[in-house]
Order: sequence, then structure tokens, then C-alpha cells
Amino acid sequence: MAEKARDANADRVGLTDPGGAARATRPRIADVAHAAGVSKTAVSFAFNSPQRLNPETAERILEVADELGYRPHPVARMLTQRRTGTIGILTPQALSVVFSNPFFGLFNEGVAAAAESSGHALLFVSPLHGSLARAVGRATVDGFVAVGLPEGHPEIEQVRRAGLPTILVDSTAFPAHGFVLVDDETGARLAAEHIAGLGHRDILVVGVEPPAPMTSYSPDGVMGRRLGAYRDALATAGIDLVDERVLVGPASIEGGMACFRRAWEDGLHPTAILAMSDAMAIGVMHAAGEFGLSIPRDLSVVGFDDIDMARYTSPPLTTIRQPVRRKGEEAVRLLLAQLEQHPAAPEQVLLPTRLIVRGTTAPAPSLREEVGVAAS
Amino acid sequence: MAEKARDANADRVGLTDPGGAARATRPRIADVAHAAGVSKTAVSFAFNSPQRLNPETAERILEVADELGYRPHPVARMLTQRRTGTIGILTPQALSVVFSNPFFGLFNEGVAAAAESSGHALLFVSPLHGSLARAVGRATVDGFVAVGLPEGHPEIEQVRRAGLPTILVDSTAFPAHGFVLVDDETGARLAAEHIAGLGHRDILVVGVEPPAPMTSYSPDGVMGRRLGAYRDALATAGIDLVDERVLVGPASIEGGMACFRRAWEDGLHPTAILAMSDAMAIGVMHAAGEFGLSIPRDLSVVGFDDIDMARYTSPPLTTIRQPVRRKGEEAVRLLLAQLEQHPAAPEQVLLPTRLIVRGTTAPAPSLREEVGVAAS
DNA sequence: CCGGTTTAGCAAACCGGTTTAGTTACTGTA
DNA sequence: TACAGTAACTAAACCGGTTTGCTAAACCGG
Repeated sequence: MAEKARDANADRVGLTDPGGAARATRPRIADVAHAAGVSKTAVSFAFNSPQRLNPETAERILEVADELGYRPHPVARMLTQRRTGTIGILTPQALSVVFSNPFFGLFNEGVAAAAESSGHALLFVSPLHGSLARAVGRATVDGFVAVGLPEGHPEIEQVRRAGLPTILVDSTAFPAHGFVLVDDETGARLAAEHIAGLGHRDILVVGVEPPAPMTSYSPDGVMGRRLGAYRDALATAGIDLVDERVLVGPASIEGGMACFRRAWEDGLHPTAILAMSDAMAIGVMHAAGEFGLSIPRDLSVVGFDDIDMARYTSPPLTTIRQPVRRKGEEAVRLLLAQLEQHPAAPEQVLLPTRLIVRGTTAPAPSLREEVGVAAS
Repeated sequence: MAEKARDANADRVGLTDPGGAARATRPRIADVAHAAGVSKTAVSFAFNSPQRLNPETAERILEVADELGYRPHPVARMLTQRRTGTIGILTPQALSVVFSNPFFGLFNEGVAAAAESSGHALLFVSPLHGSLARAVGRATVDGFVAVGLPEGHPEIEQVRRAGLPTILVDSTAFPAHGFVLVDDETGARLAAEHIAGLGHRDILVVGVEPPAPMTSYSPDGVMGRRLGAYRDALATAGIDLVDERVLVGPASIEGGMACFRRAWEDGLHPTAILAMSDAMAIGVMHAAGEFGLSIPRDLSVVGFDDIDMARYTSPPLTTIRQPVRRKGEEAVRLLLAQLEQHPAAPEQVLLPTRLIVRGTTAPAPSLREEVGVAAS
């Protein structure tokens, strides 16, 4: 006896393609089986292990399938194979802000390079109707690369309980998971020491605002760690960084401009600014220009990240380099390793940062006069 | 009689979470049903239409589910609901090059904003082992936004035959589908006229290279249309743009630098460059600087796109603005419209471009001398 | 000509959910 | 008391594939 009646619906499916519009009913494996006079199994074999079939039969099945316009349904295939072939990029920010941040451009480059070479697609997952956990529940991925998930995030426990293999980037929120970190403390310390060493005393910090549900930095998050290191290094130089001198905004050029304008109009007239992102640093430079300041003569600026653009600003941006692309690559590499050999000890990677001195930093104005450099 | 034996496996599943590691076997709906003493149907209702259950029962089921750490399997759910809640972004380039291109950053912002507000996730689909069609076959999406699919692409027919709702951006390869275009011709013409009007005669075009399997522009592709319009407008001004004066490279700062260096060292010393991408224009500016040229005194540069960075270069970049963000938004909007009411006439959108004159264009050097501006 | 192996293909079980079409018990009405 | 209507829940079918276990025929050496 052949397949049950519902397993074949050749009459529903036109043999020829109706000219570009999506057809009413997509052909199923049973339709192909019926048309080729074989079982579903045979059709499945023809696609997945043709060597198990007589070559002629396999050939014929594939021809019939092509005529019908049949493609194995990817979702059904995922269900049986128990893998999706997709890697999820999990971010607590909205995707529209992610993509506006040049840091992510670079990070995604690395992720994409690694994912592509292993044949994985990339699914970007951000809070769904405000809930990260809900979005995670809907995501059809083999595992996550979670970037910048702050320790204090309200939904973090639910995300962890989802139980998918997850590699954290810029976060240590799940101690038992693999993660990729960058030596933010050293980077921030180098930036602060550089500025303090140039004689600056009146310093402002411009930071990336924490993602939506949160209102302040967790001391263990990236920005919190950077801020802590700025503070410590400045304190060592005898400078007290008060909260009023730490401004936050979106990690974009506009965000940096807004921060600087706000500060300047509030009467804060620093001689140096430590920015936690290059995009914001570039914004600061431009806003400073609007107020007639010249960089680095009147204002020194240090960025963070060393995005491509940093070397092309004028003057070129002094910044802290972190291997952003590599961060993405490593994260995917760790994830794939974990996916392959399940009970793998989660690996952990710490990447270095370093100070790149370019043209946006100079001795503090007061100091320059002392050493005989005339202010114009 | 209760469910079949295989439908419940309470013994496989620990009640408590074993401390962060992914559990061996994920609880299934039958496990919850068994533990709560109800049917699978009831569990499904508890999650999807709780009003169909006694509130207390629903509550109890959800509690049991939570204890077991049960989440409905998203792939199984997709299969029955016949929707994925995901929009695919289809690009013929590798993702690593996509993310390195600031144009895509902006475009993705628009796509993400529109997708997010409708609760859709974003899946990036690029050639899998060199084949776009194969990647399309694996993609679990409700529809595609295909960007920059050139008309002559070898796999285009297979992509179309996949039969998924698709909106094209910067391409008219599928005449029967909806698409979002930008008035590239007018933009390119304005750029060329601007340059010709400034007296330039020695002009170079720097273009974005076509995606991997292709080697030259299709005249109907974005870059082909822009090139055509450059040519026409220059011809009108009596200038013949020969093929040797059209260089292509990756759409990045480095790509622009490479193009300029190659040209300059080959003895091409133009007074103006028309770049088909802002990133490349920025690269050209820097490479020109390396050769001691001053912009716009010695060399005029016009970009294309008007990315964020364009207004922050020095001098700020003269360019053709196209509403890139909006392009992404419109594409998703059209796609969602088509997904909702199936037999919708595919919409088509044409967005304007315009010339933004900033600081990188000036009269041709020879001309300046004539009008009395001394060359230093 | 015989037992053993290989080849080719099939039916049924399975992946993990949702949905349809009931069934049962209870409530309200005439 | 009978009957309709509803609330609460369920068994079985279904989504569209893959995989397992099996059978029948062809092949093979002795």
C-alpha cells in the first residue's frame, strides 16, 4: 500500500512556475515522491545521501524535484537534524542602535568572517517588545554570541536558563560560560595616564550609555571597568574624577557631539576628554570645533576602540586600540568549538589593548605656556 | 489512555538546573504535560491561548513548565505556524565585506528599525560555500530583502524560483517583485555636471567592484547606472570618459586609497575624482594627501551616499545624498505589506538623490589661474 | 544449488510543537 | 425532566521533513 492520501497532493501543485509570484502551495516531499513513483525516503536520500540510491533513480528524482520546483523545507529539516546552522548575535540594545555604532561594524566583520567560513548564517537578536528573554525564546540558533550583556541586566537569568551554548563578549555575566574579554582596565589606565602625563587636570569622561532597561553602569560591565580604571589612574595623579564630569550618550558621532555641547554649555571647560568610544570622540572633536576650540591646542581627546576612521580624522585620533575584529572571530571560534564537542570546558580569551598616540593629544594649555609655547 | 510512552520522558529531565551547562536533554511539551497531569494540548494552550483554560490550570501548567525549564521549541513552532518571524537580508557579497561598508551600516539601521517595530528578527544571508542559491535554500525566513543583486548574477534565477516574497533594493532583477530604488542616474549626473561645471577635464571614476562571481558591471546594476550617467553628463560637456579612467575596488576607505594609488602611480593625474561611495572618496582623499595633494586645491572629490562621516571629514565631503536609512525602512515596509495580504500588487518605490556641495570640490587648477587665484 | 552478503527501496516512527474536532460535565432555561 | 449551551479539557491529525529497521531481489564464492 502506498502513502496515505494526504501525503500526495500533485493536483495542488502546478508543474510550471507561474511566472514569479509565490505559488499558492509549495510542493512537499510527498509530491515529489508521488510524481517520481518512489517513497519519501527515496526523495530524501536523493537529496542527502544519493549514494544510497541507484544513480539513475537519484538522477530521476532530482529532475522531477526540479521540475516541480521542490526545495526541502528548511524548518522541517532543522527540526529533524536538530541543528539550525545559524549563530545568534545577542545584544541588549535595539538593532538600529547597534548598526549605527561603528564598533559593531568592525565586530560584525569578525563574526561574519568566522561564521561564513564554517557555513553558518547570522541571526541578530535584540529585545522583542522590550524583552530580551522573549527574543531569545523565539530565536532558532545553535548558540549565541552575546555582546555587552551587562551583569545587572534584569533578564539575564532567563537568558541563561534558555540553556543554549553562549559565548559572552565584553561581559562576565555567566561565569560558567566561555567568554572573550579585552583588557579594558589597562587600556583605560593608559589613556588616563597619557592625559595626566601631559599635565591635564581638568578632565571630562564621555561614556557610552548603558542599554535601555538600565540606568547606570554596573562596575563589572565594560564601561564600568573603563570608568573605574580612568578614576584610579587619575587618582594616582592626584585628580579626583567627580560624577558630574562623567557624561553619557549614544555611541555615535552625534552622541559625542551632544555630550560635549551639554558639558560646555553647563560651564564645564575641560582641557582633555577621555571618550569611551571613537565615534563619540569624533563627535567631541567636531562639537569642540563649533565652539572655536582647536584640537589638540585647546583640547586633547583620547578615543577608545581604534575604528578604521580613527586614523583618518584630522588631526588623526589618539586612541586605545582593541582588536575588535578579532574579538568577533574569537567569539565565534569558541562557540563553534563548544557546539562540536559538547562537554567542552568553556574557553576564555583575554585580548590586549594598547595606546595609539596620534594627533589629538598635546600638553595642557597652562603647561604649554610654562614651557614657553605661546598660546595664540 | 494517556499519551504514548515516548511522549513523556520525565526521568530524562532533571528538575533543577545543573548549574549553567546546557542540559543533556531539553524538556519537551510532553514532559510538562506529564508532570502537570494534563494533555499536550493543555500545555500548548497555557502558552498560546490561556483564556481557553481554567485560569488556575493555566497557572499551574506555567509553573510546572518553569520548574522544568521548559520553553516551546522555536523550530517546531515555526513548522506548525508556517511563519518564522524572521526577515532575511540577502546579499551577493560575503558578510564580512558587507559589514565593513559604512553604507550597509546605515542601510541596516533602517532595516532594523522597521523590522524591530514589527517584532521581526534579522537573518543575514550571504553565499554559502560560494552559492547564493544554497544559502537561500537553508534560510528560515518569511521573506527577503535582497540588496544589490545584480541582474547578470548567475544564480539569480534559482533565487527567484525559491518563491519567497522578496523585495529588491538597488536592483530590478526580478521585474515582478516589489523594489526600492534610488534615482542613481540623476545623482551621478549631478555629480558629473558639478565637476564639469567647475572646469575639470581630467576626471577619474572610482567605483565599487561587482560581487564575487561577476567581473564587470551590468549596465542595469546600481554601479552600471551610475557609470552610465557619469559618462553621459561628461559627454555632454565634451569629455570622453575612457575605460582606463574607471577604477574599481572594495567599498571601503582602504579600497579608495588603493584605487587612487594605483591610478597615480600609473601616471593618471586627474584634477577631479568621482567616487561611487563615500568610504572610497575618503580613501581617495587620504591617498591624495600622501602624494602631497591638497583638497580641493589640487584635486576635487565627489562621493556618493552621504554617510554620517561625510560631513566630518576635512574638508567636509561634497557628495550625492541618497536616503540610505529610508531605503532600508521602505524595503522592510514593502515586504511586510506583501507578507500580510498575500495577493498584493508588489509596490515599487523610487527615492530621490541630490547633490550636497561641501568642501572637497573647487574650480579646476588651470581654471583658477585664469581667474586670478594664484597657485602656491 | 546453497547460504551469505550487498543493493535498492519502503513503511513507519520520529523531531516537537499546534490545531481540529470532539467528549464530558456542568449550568441555565422552559 | 429534557434540552441547549458552555466551560474545560483531550485524542488524534498535522506541519514537512529525516532516520531506523526491514524486506526482497540480485549477486557471489564454493
